[in-house]
Amino acid sequence: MAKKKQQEALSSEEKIKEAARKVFMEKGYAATRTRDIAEAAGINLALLNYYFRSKEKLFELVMQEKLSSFFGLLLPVLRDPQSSLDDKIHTIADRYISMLADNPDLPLFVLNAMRNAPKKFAALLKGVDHVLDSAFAKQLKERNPDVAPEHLFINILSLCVFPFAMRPGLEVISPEIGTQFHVLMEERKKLVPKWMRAMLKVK
Amino acid sequence: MAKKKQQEALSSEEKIKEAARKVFMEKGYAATRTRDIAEAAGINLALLNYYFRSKEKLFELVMQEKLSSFFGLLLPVLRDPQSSLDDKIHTIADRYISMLADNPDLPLFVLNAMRNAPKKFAALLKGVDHVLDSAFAKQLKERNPDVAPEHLFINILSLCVFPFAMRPGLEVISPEIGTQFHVLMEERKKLVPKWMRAMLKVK
DNA sequence: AAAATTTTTAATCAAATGATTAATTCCGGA
DNA sequence: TCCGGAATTAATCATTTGATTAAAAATTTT
Repeated sequence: MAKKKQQEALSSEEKIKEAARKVFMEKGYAATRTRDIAEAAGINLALLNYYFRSKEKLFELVMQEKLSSFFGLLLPVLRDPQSSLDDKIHTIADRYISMLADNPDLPLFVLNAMRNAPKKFAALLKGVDHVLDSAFAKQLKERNPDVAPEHLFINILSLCVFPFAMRPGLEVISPEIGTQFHVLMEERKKLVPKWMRAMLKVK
Repeated sequence: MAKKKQQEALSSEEKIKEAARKVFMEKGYAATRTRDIAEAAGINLALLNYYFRSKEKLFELVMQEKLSSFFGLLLPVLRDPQSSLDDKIHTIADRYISMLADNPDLPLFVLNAMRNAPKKFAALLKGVDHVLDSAFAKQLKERNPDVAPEHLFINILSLCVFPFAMRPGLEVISPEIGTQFHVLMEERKKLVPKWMRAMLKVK
């Protein structure tokens, strides 16, 4: 009962992808050796090239996936003309913080990907209408015409994403933050919307 | 008139360091080849090892420099018991945004360094008293006992630093932000302190 | 100027690494 | 059962890359 192939949990192809996700996310493209991935997947090195042609092709696959989960969460919310501004802010904060709590390496991975391959990144986001034309930007502008909506868009991302990117640094600067990190991030689900509302009042 | 050695601008050792700063900052440790550095410095590859022993040693030198400029700007301000909370916030925002405008690759470099070598990073910051014991933390707590000072410390860094880290992404998501980036960052020198004051009122 | 020391270079090495090849194993359909 | 294609592997290649060596050039010291 199930699929036609009742494999031991995962197909080789999927094991490789899974290992690639893990290793690429942890070490980045350049520091990752294809042998690392093969070992983590428990398969022969040649299989990697058999299924994915090259290290670069495999990386692009992973990158596309990760960029999708990062921006896929954001764009639909920004666009939605139905929901209120406060709803959007709340939704973004809540979902991002949850997602990043489960994927702590995602922010740095995405930031590096965007920096190292802006062309590919741009191609991947082809067809996405500019953020400043979004319902979100319009609602921001309406609520506070004195501050460019760009700023508040940057701010909500900063407040949600950056803490995860700098977590390793925070843990050194303040071990207390390290131990409470998860609790702090949970608190931020409610705090970020409050802070955003407060910032929206600033002229 | 000047030094005893009137070299053609820079000594070989300094040319290598300068090139290493540039290449390491642009591509990161793993993606950088020592030959890239030698070429950028206009010197023979063997000279790099002659002066600095190894790629890793040279990288650590650069990393130390960059971490110092990143945190050297922050820690003294946090500690100062004289200045007011508002002064501290204003100073941090102003200085960070100026510095990062001149060193756009610094944030991602520092974030990666902290993630990839937390031990070395910790060793480098040895002797630095924890942020939560700083005058800054105490003043935050005093001004708003309802929100953990950790949050507001995270927030000011997020609002100042993250925009530079995600600039390449912002430029794709919104070309307008790309063209105005510098102007926007200048505006933030005044906006971040206003936003922080507004956030400090949030219970 | 000669000797000694430091700086610089071309050539080379050994290890690492992405990729390929050719052989072997596995598996479903005739 | 045997065939044929797909999956998997061990062995190998070619290139890249960090590092070293030995010699040459430049500089300093005596």
